[in-house]
Amino acid sequence: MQQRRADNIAEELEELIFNGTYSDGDRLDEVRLADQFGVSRTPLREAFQRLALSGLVELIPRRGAFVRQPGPVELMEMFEVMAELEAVCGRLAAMRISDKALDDLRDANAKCQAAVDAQDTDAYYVENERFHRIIYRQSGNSFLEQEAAKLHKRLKPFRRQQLRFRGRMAQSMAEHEAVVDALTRGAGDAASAALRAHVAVQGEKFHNLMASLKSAAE
Amino acid sequence: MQQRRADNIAEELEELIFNGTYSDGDRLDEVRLADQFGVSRTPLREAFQRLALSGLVELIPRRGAFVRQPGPVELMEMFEVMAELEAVCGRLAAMRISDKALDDLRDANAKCQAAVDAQDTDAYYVENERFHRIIYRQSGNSFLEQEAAKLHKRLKPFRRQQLRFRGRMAQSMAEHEAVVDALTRGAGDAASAALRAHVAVQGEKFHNLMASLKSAAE
DNA sequence: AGTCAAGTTTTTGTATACAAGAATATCAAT
DNA sequence: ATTGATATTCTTGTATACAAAAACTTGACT
Repeated sequence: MQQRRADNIAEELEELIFNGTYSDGDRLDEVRLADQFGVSRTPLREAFQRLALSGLVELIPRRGAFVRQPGPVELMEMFEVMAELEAVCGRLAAMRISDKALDDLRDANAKCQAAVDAQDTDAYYVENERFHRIIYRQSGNSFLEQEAAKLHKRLKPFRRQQLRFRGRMAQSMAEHEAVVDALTRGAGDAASAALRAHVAVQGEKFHNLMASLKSAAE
Repeated sequence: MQQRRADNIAEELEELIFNGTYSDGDRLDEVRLADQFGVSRTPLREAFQRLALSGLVELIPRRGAFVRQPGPVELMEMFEVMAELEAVCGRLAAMRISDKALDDLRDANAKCQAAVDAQDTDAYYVENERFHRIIYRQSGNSFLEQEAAKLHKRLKPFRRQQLRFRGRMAQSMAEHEAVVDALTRGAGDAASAALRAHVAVQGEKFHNLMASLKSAAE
């Protein structure tokens, strides 16, 4: 414990921003937060620097640190990139995936199915995350794996919203099956297409996303 | 001037790491660097935090900041991701590119050709960069554009090395033409494939990259 | 010589102090 | 009342001070 407070503070702040405690444009008051965390301004400022590079916070010289939540356009862009990254992971994984990993994917999927049956979105979310991380890993490119995981994490709060819409879990489930099929056959293009379609925000999903954005703003 | 030293320090340090002043594993001495930059440790430590997230520096608690240069494996991985990102940019740009941007691409290419004729690697490098940035931009996805530019920048020193190999400039040139052709026709898949092949490190290029890595270590 | 332990020196991490810029309040003049 | 100038307060950015951990030194002991 307490081995590196500045690090933890960055994570805690990230969490606070993710879970909606701060909204777009809010200024992060150094002294108030320092008080709140029970530390001085120094470690807080170090944390700000980290958050700035990942885009969660904008540092305006001599003005302060401001929360930067993605708007609808930026969010669509991020989902588009996520879809493409997953597509690449899938294509590479189709060539490189291990039998063990295929089993793990099937296992994750089985647990997803159980969550669908139980209407348990939280459980679904956990297994869904495992499913995707396995694919990132099996791309055989750890840099790609990290980048994909980073963006995945950033989109987490918005993806979670999505799952709450009726029927989304079951549909998502079916898409997972298609991905596993393609990967089992070693069909790179099919796996790629299935993952892109799975992640991309289009049609119905677009309206759902916009709707959840509005409700979050209230 | 002097509006925000911590920021500038991060950039200067980045430059020092890129241009090979520091090699993998070197410790960045806070007091020595503070002296060197004529500032105190505080802004330096803030800069370290930034560099840490972009992967240039590893912060080990209670030990210090260590330079993290990518090894051969990580480098290959990064080039693989770069190739895929460019491929995505190309596919999207084929649908979204403006006539003006197409003209700009042809202009950049003409200047590249002039640089090839003059055997001017520096000039080639500048125009090559412009060429690629136009494509990032024309993906119509500014988040993607930023991510691509970020990785592009990170790989800069290694790409630059590559251009010095005999015939590489001319070959690169020819590949650019193929990209412009595909984009002009609005052929997404062709543009995507051409860009992937252009950026990917394979065959000859692999050996060249490894060779330049060795010479850099000497 | 080699190893280990205690003491010393460095170095990191955090708090505090201080200087300078930005925001805000005060107040006179139109 | 509104505007503009000046003074005051807040806030940021940086330096310095200090505590605690790590690295290094020294010297006793096997």
